[in-house]
Amino acid sequence: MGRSPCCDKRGLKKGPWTPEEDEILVEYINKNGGHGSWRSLPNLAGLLRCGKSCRLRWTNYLRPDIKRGPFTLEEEKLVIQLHGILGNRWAAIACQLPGRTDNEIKNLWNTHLKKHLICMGLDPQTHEPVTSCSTTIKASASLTTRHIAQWESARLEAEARLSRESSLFNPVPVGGSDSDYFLRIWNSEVGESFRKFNMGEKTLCQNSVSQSSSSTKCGSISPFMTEIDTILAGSSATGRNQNGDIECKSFKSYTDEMMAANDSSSSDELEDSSDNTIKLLFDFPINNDMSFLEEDIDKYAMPPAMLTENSFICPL
DNA sequence: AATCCATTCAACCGCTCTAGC
DNA sequence: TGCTAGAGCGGTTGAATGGAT
Repeated sequence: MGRSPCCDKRGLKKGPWTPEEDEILVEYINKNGGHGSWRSLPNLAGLLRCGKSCRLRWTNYLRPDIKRGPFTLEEEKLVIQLHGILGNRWAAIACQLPGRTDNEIKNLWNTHLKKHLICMGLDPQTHEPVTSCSTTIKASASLTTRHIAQWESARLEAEARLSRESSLFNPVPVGGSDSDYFLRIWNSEVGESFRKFNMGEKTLCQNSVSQSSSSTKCGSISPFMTEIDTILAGSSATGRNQNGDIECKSFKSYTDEMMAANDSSSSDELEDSSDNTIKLLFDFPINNDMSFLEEDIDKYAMPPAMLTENSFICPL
């Protein structure tokens, strides 16, 4: 038996929205102080569209806080950095770019940024340099996990360090800029908590992994990195409020949930690979010895210097 | 001027997650 | 505990557009 359709599509209109339909939708939401139930909205508003289509039109186009126009260089850099950490989790990335939608960012990535990374000799999925040994790495799942864990930890620290150093030479104007995004995160309670994890609060994370590993749908990164994603994004789950605005749970509420989960979950729920990954990551010399990164950072990080004022420099 | 091809982006589809019962 | 409906998310599609030939 097939899955039932999300709504009765008979007689419903598809395709591009007309200005009249836009007007009806906006007027309805404004008049009612929110969209309410998307499923019932089309009938109540008098639209021959399914609720899903209305939601998409509102969240991606009609919301008053949508920022139109081309992405700035700073926004593009931020998207690349966040993608390196979050992967294809467009909604989480959109959380960090006010006024930009997940759909817009996804399109930007697929049409522009992915090509730039490929052009620069980087794998757009892993952000790692494409090398001849990549086949060998693929052959070993555990090794891949190990590399990703090392890579992401190192890069996070490096981003923060580079941002900090750059801010010393280039004092940020009042209000800051997007370029010191990682510095702000690193110095915030989010970053502090991340550092705490590495200093020994392992139990919390280890248990949280067993939860997230079953819920993540990304599949391209280790369960632990899903937790890092969550920390960096400041959310354990994203959603939208009545106005369609993206909302993230605070990091505190997230850690509270993890603490609660800590009481109820058992350690044997951890898969071997996850366990090894966590162990590896906590053994990783993040706080003390990052010299390997300073020596050879170009091998690992997407060089910020390659992003010039007006364009990306393609070394090929 | 006509045709072809590549690119962009709005919109749809189908899957997953979650809250409520 | 299991089921269902609703909402959200990411992947994909296809119409529109612009540039090249």
